[in-house]
Amino acid sequence: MPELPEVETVARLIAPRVTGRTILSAEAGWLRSLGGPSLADFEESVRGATIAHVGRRAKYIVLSLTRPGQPAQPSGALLVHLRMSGRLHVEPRSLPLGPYTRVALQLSDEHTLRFDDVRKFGRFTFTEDPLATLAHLGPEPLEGDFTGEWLHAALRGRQRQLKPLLLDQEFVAGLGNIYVDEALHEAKLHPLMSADRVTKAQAERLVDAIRMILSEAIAREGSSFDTFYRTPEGQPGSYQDQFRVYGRDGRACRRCGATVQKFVVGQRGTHVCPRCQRAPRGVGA
DNA sequence: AGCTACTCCTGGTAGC
DNA sequence: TGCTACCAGGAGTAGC
Repeated sequence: MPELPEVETVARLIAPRVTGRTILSAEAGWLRSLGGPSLADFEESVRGATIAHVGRRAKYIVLSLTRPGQPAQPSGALLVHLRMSGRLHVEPRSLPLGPYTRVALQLSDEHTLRFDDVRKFGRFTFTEDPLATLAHLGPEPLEGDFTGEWLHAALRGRQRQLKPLLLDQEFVAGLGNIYVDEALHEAKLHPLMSADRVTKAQAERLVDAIRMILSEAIAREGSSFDTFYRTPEGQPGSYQDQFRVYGRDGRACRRCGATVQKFVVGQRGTHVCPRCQRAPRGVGA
């Protein structure tokens, strides 16, 4: 599913098509996608609101709402999390909803903002206070405060394995299974190494790798390798062509030629070049 | 604190 | 061909 680059792509492409539109009504094909409230309560929260801005925080697409007549006054936000298989897109109202459309908002310009989600893990929720709802999230890896110095300090004293820590959205926001594997390979760090054994130089390398990989992936509109992730225009991203290790187990490392290996870390498939990424002591593979 | 297992869901595909 | 088992980009919860 979508990680930061994919979510960023969706937010950017959706923005010009929904900003300034007013929400006329809401429908839900799967109530749980709304994250708790009834459809009636959800609709009451959003009906008549105008989508003032579309942004991204971590893997959430944030649609900030205002009320007509008080454009300077925030009126809550829609938080869309695509999880594994969610798609957010805008279609003409005349186009029938699909079998996987979980939430649909009728907009004031004859279009419908649709949330489709095969696996139903995604969420399309309303919050009165987006800052509070998103307050638990860690720093944005593409912002200026995500530095090698910060990372080194944040890792100090933590006994966790590096990969699960990087996947923890409260530690750093936006990374998922693909880009963590890619960044660890680029920085030549093993996913199982203990966080507090990362040196300052390694932390700087890792920050550089994360920022570079995420930026390149955004430039290529994310990664698509099955029918799930598509941009709101229906196009696949192209960053999958650049994968260093993800999904390349059994093939040659692009940097050194050794065979990429796959194993499981924290129930997630994990890809590593055994030559570029030296295993910590006591780890066989 | 940090690890593992389990859960939410469906569809594609590898393997037999 | 057809069936089954397993796998998937996420993340919350519970138990040890």
